[in-house]
Amino acid sequence: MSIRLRFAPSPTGDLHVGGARTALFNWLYARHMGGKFLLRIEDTDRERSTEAAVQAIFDGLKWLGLDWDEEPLFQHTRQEAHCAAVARLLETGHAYRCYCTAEELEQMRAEQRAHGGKPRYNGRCRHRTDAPDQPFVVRFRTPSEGMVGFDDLIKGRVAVANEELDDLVLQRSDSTPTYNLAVVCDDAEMGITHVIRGDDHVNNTFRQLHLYEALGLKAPQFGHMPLILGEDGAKLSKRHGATSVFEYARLGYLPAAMRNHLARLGWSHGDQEQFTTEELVAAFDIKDVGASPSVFALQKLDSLNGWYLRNGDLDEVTDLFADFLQQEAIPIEVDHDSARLRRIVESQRERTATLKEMAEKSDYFFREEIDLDEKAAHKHLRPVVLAPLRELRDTLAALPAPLTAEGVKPPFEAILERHGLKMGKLAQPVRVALTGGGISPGIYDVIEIIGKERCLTRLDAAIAYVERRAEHP
RNA sequence: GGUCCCAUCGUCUAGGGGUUAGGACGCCGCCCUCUCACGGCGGAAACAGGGGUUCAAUUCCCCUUGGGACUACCA
Repeated sequence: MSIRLRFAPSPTGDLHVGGARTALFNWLYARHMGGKFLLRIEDTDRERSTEAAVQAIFDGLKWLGLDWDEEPLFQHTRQEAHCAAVARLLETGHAYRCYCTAEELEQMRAEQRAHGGKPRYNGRCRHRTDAPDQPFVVRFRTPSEGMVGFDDLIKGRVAVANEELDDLVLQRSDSTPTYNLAVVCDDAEMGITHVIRGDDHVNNTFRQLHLYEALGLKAPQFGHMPLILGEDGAKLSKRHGATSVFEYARLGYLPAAMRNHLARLGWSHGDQEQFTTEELVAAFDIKDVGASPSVFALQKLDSLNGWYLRNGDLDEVTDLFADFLQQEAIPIEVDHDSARLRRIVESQRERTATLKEMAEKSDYFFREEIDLDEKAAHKHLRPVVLAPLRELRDTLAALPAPLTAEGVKPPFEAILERHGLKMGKLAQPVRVALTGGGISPGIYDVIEIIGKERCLTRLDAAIAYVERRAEHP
């Protein structure tokens, strides 16, 4: 029988990095084993769940390249089944009605805390036989003795004494089901065989194991992944900066890089650092997932992203860059010349880590006008380069458009030779003239990409600048 | 506080009773070079501490310490 895994987020916000990794590991394991990867939207809390968040989760998964099988199950549509399960537990004595009010519970916990004990429900309504006409919740009658345990796919044997667990609420006073009950019913209904989720769920697993037992259902296998930590060592959260996968998309990270980085958090395969999706699927095994938490390091993501930028298919990266420019509404001239964009990407991807950086550093390719960086201009646009600059200007003017890197190289070198200049002596001034600053791709590429007309305009401006300097030193 | 989990360079990690403890990111140096990068070469950098077990522990066990998670009528 093929295995069935699921990702079950609650739709209360964007897909965050932690959830993305959980989804990725489930997806990888399912694909590796030739099983199914399902989606379930845990929206039993109707107050906090939103339609937009559901869409955001779908979009986030798609962005990461994680596809799912079958129709996503919306948990709120299963309420009837959940209630039936509660009724069954009530009948079999595995559950009971609790009439304690929120105030009473709060007081109960306050007292326990005051006595140094752990705040938990004390089972006050466990044995009551009356049925007052008051609101009630249904609680699970947790075994008071013995242990619950399981062999975790990642951690190994994990167990706890039953007395540490209190009687959890299965059904709220408005008769809606709570998380643990719904999860058990739905995982069973969906035929889930392996539950891979975050470490923060181990406590729930103990409770859920009891529910499986009481309901007479077969429990799946569990694997709890260590959490992702922020750079300060605490569980990754909003206060660590970007946590939503969309934020990373907006920062110019590629899905492939994010996928790779997330996969390498807690999982490894020998010394291999970069993986194609196919390699990831082939190599991934839940047995190789480590048990210790890991820090989400942006620097590593950056280097990985740079790698994918450089080594990805040029056309694909160009498309990604075009989408990025459009989404971020980078003020570029409306330019549908994809060949030119392709050249920009080709020359910039060797020197940038993100699409965002690529966009920022390509400013002078997109703008009509450029500003000369004061310091760079002062350093490189000096009277000594006036002659070669003028010569280059006239040489380019005489060349047929469009200018190409290859075509520009010989005359450029000829000018160098005539003036007895080293490459750097002219390249830097030209670079400043054309880009405004001292940093850019190779100068021939820059000339080609900027194009003849603009090169002439910018060269003229630079020449004028030098002339002014020569007149007023 | 209680319960559960975790512990190899700063970070992600490989390894595993006997190794010069390996790789990657970052950092430093050199090379390449028209700038910045890329690339290449080299370097600094780790088995938390204490007890056992053993001929031999970084590796197995225990304790300590440190870190994290959970402790809702949220999921």
